[in-house]
Amino acid sequence: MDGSASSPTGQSPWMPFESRRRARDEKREAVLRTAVALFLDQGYHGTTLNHVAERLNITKPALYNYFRSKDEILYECWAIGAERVDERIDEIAAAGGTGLQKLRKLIIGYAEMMTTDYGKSLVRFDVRDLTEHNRKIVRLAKKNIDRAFRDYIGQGIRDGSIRPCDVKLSAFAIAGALNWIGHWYMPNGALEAEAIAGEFAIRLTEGLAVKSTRKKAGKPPVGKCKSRGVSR
Amino acid sequence: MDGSASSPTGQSPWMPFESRRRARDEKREAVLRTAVALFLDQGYHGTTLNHVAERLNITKPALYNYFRSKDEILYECWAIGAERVDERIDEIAAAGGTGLQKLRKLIIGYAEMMTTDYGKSLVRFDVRDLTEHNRKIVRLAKKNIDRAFRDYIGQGIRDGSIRPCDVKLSAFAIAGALNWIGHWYMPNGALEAEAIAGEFAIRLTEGLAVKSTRKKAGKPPVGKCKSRGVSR
DNA sequence: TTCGTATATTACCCATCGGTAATAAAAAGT
DNA sequence: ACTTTTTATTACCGATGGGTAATATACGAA
Repeated sequence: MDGSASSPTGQSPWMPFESRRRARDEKREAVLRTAVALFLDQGYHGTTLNHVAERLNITKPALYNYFRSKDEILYECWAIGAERVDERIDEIAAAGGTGLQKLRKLIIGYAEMMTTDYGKSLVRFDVRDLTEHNRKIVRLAKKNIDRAFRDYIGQGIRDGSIRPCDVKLSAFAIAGALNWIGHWYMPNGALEAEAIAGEFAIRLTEGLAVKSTRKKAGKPPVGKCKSRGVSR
Repeated sequence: MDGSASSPTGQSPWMPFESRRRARDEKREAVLRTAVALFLDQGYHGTTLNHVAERLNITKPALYNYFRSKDEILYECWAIGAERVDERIDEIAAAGGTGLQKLRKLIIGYAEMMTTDYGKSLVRFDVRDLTEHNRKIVRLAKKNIDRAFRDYIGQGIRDGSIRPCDVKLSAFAIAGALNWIGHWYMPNGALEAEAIAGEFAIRLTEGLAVKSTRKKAGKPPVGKCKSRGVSR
């Protein structure tokens, strides 16, 4: 709230040796932001708690004021991503529409998530690094996400907006293509997050949709979205 | 060759306390088979060399007769998978055909690889666990695989078998869907490897192909391949 | 000031695990 | 039989890194 440290992006609330009075939650979040970035960059096992602490201008034991263990930090990073995905699914479910419309919204929302750190953590962190308890929660949440894809595809088949196909495999294929974004996407790269999401929504569904959204006029169909200056 | 130990799958050539006279290469391979299975099952960092040795009825230092380090074992597992993929790519390139035909062959071959241990290692192992030297080799090989996808798509667009699209993103989408198989496929599960490969070849290209391979006759198009008894 | 609480630091513990040294026991060569 | 080479074993080292104990410092309240 105060402007003592006005650095651009996700900075440490602990200033080198002065006013370190921030709300507890802000600090917790700062730990998670730093941790998730390092985990993604160096890998979970390649990141020590000293690294995390150092980047925050504190020492390792200070982290234990906010988290009980390293794997708890990992889990909470993961949980934030899951929570955000769930929110999007809820919004989509509430908005209504055909199965295909919902599926496209889910593809766009999920693809955009995959370009964020917390989104990436959903697919790049290894569940085996979690405690048995947290692992169960993670698996359950993943199952729910998978079910959303299957539900929308199944619904689309029933309402006629999606052509009959193997629901399970189609959901796997789409989710796989999207999850993989979390492995290759780099911010400030050639591709914009929204452009990717839009293109994927078209590309992944045109094989499923009964009729293309594009008018079957003159030239062959091409994705509609905004700036798409790739390939030639 | 001899039948002293005729166990079904990838067994240890080191028998508990008796005739341990096998060729060196066979033992090397046995180490890799065991290692890759354990790495996939428990994770690289969750697997100790003692685990690997124990399962082979030997002790840890014996492994160092065949490999210089743990990460060398990881790398060699990876290299076997890469080699097999490259072979398939070479076969496909040699066989000729339209871009779409080549792409479908690549999808099928790559999908089948993703259902094997060495194939999974291509996408589930973390390159950061390798030495700088090996990491470069891995990255280069991955680039080559990606290039094959892009080449076939680009070629298909040029020869008219694939509709114009963003080559880069389409390749990412297809490769992502396929790579993800390495994360969810379980042998002896409900899905057969060949069935998955065939379905993916259809599902991932029907959005790209100018005209469906299926005759647009009576009932809606459904994958052609062999036994495909999933969904209803 | 003084107490209580929250938060940070320094110093340390210790289990794990990759890797090595010294050596024993087979296999292979002569 | 004998030496040599290969391959295995037992015993150990040493770095790494998660986690803890004891303690110091800052903050809010009275």
